[in-house]
Amino acid sequence: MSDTPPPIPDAAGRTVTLDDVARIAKVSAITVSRVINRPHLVSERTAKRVRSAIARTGYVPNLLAGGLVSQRSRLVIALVPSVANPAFTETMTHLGTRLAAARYQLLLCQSELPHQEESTLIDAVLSRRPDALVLTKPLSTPTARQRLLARGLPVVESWELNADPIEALVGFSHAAAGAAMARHMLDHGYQRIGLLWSEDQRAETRRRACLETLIEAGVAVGAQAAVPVPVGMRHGREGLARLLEMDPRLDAVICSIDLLAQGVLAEAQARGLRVPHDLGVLGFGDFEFAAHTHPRLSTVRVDSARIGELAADHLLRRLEGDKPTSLVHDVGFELLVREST
Amino acid sequence: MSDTPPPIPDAAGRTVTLDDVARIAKVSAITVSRVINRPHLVSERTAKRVRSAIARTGYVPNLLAGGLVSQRSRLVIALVPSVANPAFTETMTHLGTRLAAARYQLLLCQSELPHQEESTLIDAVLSRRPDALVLTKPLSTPTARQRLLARGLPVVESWELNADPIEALVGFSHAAAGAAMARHMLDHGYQRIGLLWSEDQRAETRRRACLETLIEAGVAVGAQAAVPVPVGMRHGREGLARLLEMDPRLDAVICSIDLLAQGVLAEAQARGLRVPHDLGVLGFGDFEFAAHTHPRLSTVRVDSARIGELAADHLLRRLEGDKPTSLVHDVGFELLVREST
DNA sequence: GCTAACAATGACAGCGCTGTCATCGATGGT
DNA sequence: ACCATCGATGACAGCGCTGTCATTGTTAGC
Repeated sequence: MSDTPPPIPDAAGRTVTLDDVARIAKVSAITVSRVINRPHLVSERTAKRVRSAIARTGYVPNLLAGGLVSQRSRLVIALVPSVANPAFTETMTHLGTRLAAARYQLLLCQSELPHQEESTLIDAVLSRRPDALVLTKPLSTPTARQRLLARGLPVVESWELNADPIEALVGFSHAAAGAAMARHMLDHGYQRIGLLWSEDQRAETRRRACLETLIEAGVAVGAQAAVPVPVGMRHGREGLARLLEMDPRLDAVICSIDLLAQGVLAEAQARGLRVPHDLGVLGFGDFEFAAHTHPRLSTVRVDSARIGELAADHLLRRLEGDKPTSLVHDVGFELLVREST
Repeated sequence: MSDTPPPIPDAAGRTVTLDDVARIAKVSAITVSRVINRPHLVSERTAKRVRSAIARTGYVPNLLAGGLVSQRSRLVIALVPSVANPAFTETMTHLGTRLAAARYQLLLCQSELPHQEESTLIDAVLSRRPDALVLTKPLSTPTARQRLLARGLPVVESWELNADPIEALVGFSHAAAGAAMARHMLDHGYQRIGLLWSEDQRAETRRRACLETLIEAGVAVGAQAAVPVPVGMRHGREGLARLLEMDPRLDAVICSIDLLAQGVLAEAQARGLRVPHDLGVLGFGDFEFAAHTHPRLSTVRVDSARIGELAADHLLRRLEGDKPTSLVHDVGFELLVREST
């Protein structure tokens, strides 16, 4: 029956407000606000008094109230599929660091929780009134896109160069990457190539381009296998087993992601296949481990950090008041030839 | 006055407010609020009208305003060192899912950004007025602890059972884990054990317990090496090289974390050392890959998901109004014997 | 000495929402 | 028929802060 939840327990009475600080510092509330937000407008003498009052009371500003009136929450929300995915780590770190320097706070929202619909998620995110949004993959729901567009919220979509951006795009061409991967294998003279691929949109784009390039060159694609997301090393091992069953004479495997390639490496080793002599292996992503497997993994490197920095730069420009420019920034990629091909 | 056509949503660029919806649905603002937050208080007939008005206008509630007056933001913030760390993935997923079911939103805050001081971070987090906090490691700054205590905010510290919790603790004993790791190696008859350890507080706790147990048993600890955080597979490879330099006759290596163990596996392989015959390897964490390396990695498994669930349960109880009980929940750990020892 | 310009501070309103209490019929027990 | 109860709805105030404009010294310029 008690559907009115009791207010959050308030250990020592009321929480300290701006007015409390003002009273103690013997200034008006607005002056305290200025000390915090625009200190250059306040004399050093007054500011010192105010800061000491803040310290004494342990005052922590209420950004709900501040954001409500100023229409700026100083909050940027980034949607990541899950914290599991190491691909976005660098992006988020650099994004967060750069935003923090401009007094914006980056909070991450996991977008791939079970029972969570995309448009519901977006509404939940928007209800916090963030000043900007960073997406690590494009929105699939039209209504969700609509909402963002309608709100005119600064948005960066990243890790992809899709056709129809909401506003800004920082990423690279997955098709080009897929083709480059194929070309690399062709250059190395592989003849019967297997494709091990994870079932996600972007990987699929790379796969298609890769396959096309291979076929154009007249090289046999001996076998293909798809694995479900989220992918793990396990899928790599199982995947190679499946591929080899389909075509025991495979001389190379191209993987949609390093995690799979790592699994392939392990399975190859378990079967006594020597990489790259018996089997070439190519990954994608250049995760930390890729440079330290045995043999070291050839892969495609994407400048994850740079994506974060460019996203931050764009957002900060927008937040300074610049018009929504339709920036499309291709950070490219780099094929790292190591020991597995 | 009754025949004015419904206003076009948001024609003037103003964002839609509760009042706009109320006007269109011909009810009072508070009724719209109730439809959203306590629908059981509203008749189905009215609710339907209101929901259609919400849909027509694309209204998204402003939680800044709502939170300001109700003193509940329905926001839970979790501090994670960085999204890089896969250890917390499961915890966060389960935590987030459970909180979402109770209409709380989980946002993640990276706590290990450069130039970010702990107490500053805590203040930034608190300024959002979250309803609760989840920490993945204990606060080191006394002032930061103070702030939380003073505010009476529901807090769960996790992944550890430290002596002096702020409120609730969900984790396991790192000392016990370290000792168990040592005992496992002793049981397997290893004689000259190397320790490869990352420089973080918890790993250090495990190392000490591990070392003590080894020494008590009179087993030689041939060599020890520390690696900086954040650790990667690279440190595992380099680490084994260093250990072997110190003591070429090492017959086993205990690692503070699976990532290192994986690197050790690779380096061992590169040097033609057979695992576990020539060298036993033990990891910690049971990351996804651990079960799929070659050979499969023996390690210590922690129920990451359960930590998240227990944390959610505690918070939810607290948010329902329960008194701050000083819960300490030990989720334990499990030594997984696979092929590397 | 007088005005203009500026620096420093304050008063006030109101952001968008919900807690609280009030109101008004409908229902049911006696 | 009468009161108590309950379900459905609304009026109003105010959460804590900042945008805006007003006010008060203070200094520079002539």
